[in-house]
Amino acid sequence: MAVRLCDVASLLRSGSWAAEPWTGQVIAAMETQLSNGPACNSTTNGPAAMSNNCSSPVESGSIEDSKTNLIVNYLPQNMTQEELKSLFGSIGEIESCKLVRDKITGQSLGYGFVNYVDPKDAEKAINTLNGLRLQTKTIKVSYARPSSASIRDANLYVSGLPKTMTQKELEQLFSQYGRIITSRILVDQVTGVSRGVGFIRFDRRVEAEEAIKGLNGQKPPGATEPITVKFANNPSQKTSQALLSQLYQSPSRRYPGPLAQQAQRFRYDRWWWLPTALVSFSRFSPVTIDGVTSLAGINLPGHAGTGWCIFVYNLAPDADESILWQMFGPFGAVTNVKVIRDFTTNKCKGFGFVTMTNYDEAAMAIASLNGYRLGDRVLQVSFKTNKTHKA
DNA sequence: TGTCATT
Repeated sequence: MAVRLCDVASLLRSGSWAAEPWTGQVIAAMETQLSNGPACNSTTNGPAAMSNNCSSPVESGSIEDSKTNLIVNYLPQNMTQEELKSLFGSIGEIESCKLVRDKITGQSLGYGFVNYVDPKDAEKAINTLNGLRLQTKTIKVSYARPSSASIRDANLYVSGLPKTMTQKELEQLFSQYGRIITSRILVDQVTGVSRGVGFIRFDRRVEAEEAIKGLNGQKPPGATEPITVKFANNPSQKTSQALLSQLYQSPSRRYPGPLAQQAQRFRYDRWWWLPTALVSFSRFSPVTIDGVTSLAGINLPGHAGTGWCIFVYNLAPDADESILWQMFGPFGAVTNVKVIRDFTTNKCKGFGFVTMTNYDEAAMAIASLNGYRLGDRVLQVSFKTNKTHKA
């Protein structure tokens, strides 16, 4: 069984964290988080959108590609495997789940795999969780390619790029040598100007080798200086080296290993992977909206056989299902979400429904999300009643 | 020289 998300929620509501210094930053982040809706469609946002990416097993050319196995990239450093499983388990039943760690240090390498039982859930996970912001990261969710030696060591480091070159132009330059999985141009943290340095990850190592042969020392179209193209360092090697060095030089200050890290965990170590908006909100959670007190438990809970149906009111006209997944998923198993739309305009009529499997998780979601400010609207969240159903 | 992309 996955970590119960209500544990997270209860931590949030315990009040023990409210005075922590990160609270203000989280509040600032919250406005953009959920008011923008899901950060995750295939057409917008997130690293996935920038590349001719591996989102389709069909495109990769093998009919044997798994339609259930996902790779999740850009996970926050301190996210555990159980938390990964818990987050993705809110979409559907998981066959297996693995967070990849450095063999020596035990540190997360920032990515993992989630294998669903049902391919539909894998697809749903991509549609709803790709681009989700967790702490300072924007996670990327895509189909995992079949593991093989040919896809390893296919990442290139590129320097000497014209400062005006965009990521798209970089990809155009390299795409003649193969399928690009990811690309990035590093920018100055302050000015946002390109540092003339970037990365290109190809699908296969042979493609990367060909790109080095073809582009290293060459001038891109319109450029005055040649670029350098070589294989990138493996960041996990660096981590291990730094650790070993530290171990050798100062045993008393060495970095904690996996067991020590576990011991260091304490009561609110799981808040962070909730969407930041949810974290910030609970300390402000109002229970009065438009003069009407609305507390979880006042309404008779609507149990509908398949789960507990929750009524969500005051959604924006452009609200969609993914916002409901993002808000409720962290609290536990969500089996269904629905935004009610006007038949002719297709705009949200201001409300929707969420079905959750477990009562305690549903109750926690309601207690936490009722009164949540989404953009310029304050949501009302309660168990669905018969009266509501009539509307 | 990365938001650590193949268990």
